[in-house]
Amino acid sequence: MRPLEEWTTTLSTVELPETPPREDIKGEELQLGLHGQRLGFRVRRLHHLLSQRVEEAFVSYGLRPGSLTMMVLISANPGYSQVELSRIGNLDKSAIVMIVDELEKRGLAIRGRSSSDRRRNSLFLTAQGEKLMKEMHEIAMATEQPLRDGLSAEEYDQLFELLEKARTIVAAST
Amino acid sequence: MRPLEEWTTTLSTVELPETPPREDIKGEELQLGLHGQRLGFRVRRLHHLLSQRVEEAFVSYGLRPGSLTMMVLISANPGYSQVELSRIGNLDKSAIVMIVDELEKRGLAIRGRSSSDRRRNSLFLTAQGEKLMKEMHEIAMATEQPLRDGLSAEEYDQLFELLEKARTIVAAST
DNA sequence: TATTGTTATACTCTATAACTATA
DNA sequence: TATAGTTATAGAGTATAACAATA
Repeated sequence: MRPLEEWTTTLSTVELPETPPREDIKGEELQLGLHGQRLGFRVRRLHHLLSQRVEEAFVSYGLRPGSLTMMVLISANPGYSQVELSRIGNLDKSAIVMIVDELEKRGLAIRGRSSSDRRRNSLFLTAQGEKLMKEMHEIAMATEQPLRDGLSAEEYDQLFELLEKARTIVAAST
Repeated sequence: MRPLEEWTTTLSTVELPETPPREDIKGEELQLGLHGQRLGFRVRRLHHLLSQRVEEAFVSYGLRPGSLTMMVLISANPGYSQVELSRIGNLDKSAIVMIVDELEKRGLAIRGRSSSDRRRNSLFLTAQGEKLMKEMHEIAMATEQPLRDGLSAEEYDQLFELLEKARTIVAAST
């Protein structure tokens, strides 16, 4: 409802672009402009929304966001070292230290020291860790349920595969 | 090449899961485990990769990551207030202050004060801002070129539309 | 000399609350 | 009383470098 009006600025004279009356803008109300061409912008918005939902769902567990990520990777790759797991998880090896500290303190994971290479830790989940991982994974999957309901099975599978294909392509480009 | 071996832990006895020899694991080498079911995980990985590429491409400009985002939004919605623009940009109104400070300091944007409601700023890009925005947008688009080359036109359009559809669905779900 | 894990540091991003000036 | 912008602050996430133990 804001009418076209005058603006004062720090500069003495300014050319004032036309500002469309707010009621003319439908849908998203505000325009995306050049962002409309950016695939990365759309990925970013979806990621922001999804990670927000998961974070909310996990708040009662008091675990950092990366904790489930690490538990899943440890469970799927038992005995691997922290450095090896850091490669796949988009995480730095120093970040993993804190996460594993936390998991170990809660009895969810175990740091084993290799007898043949005593620099290396090797990570395992405890039975309790496996249980909590499955529980939190179900909760995370539940936050994605609207997508499985709202997209057709074909669309869902397509999105799933295209995301992976896109990642592979970008990763392969220098 | 790491053989199966013994581990010492802080616990006296530990059941040691089977660790597959490393050469048995192809492709990504490490297993995703339950993450393989998570659409959110794939979105996260793609987002991480793409934002990394854009950040690298922008490093010489010395502008924060949100600066191009704000310039595009200001350009597409001239005269709108900071609060209004914050709604669409996944940004807090306090975060916008710093970004606009920076843009104004560089002569890229102008804060106009509304004469009818003197609480409100209204934002415009300068000619220089418009020029830099277009330049940086081209660079950002160039980081996505591998996707336009590697995916078919159909796949690219599908991914584009499915990302938006997915966001709408998640946003609509409470 | 290189690697694993650790610690410390710093820098960004984000979220929050409090404050001001205006309405 | 509510809103727009600002400021300050604290928290999480990330990146870096340095270090000790080990290879």
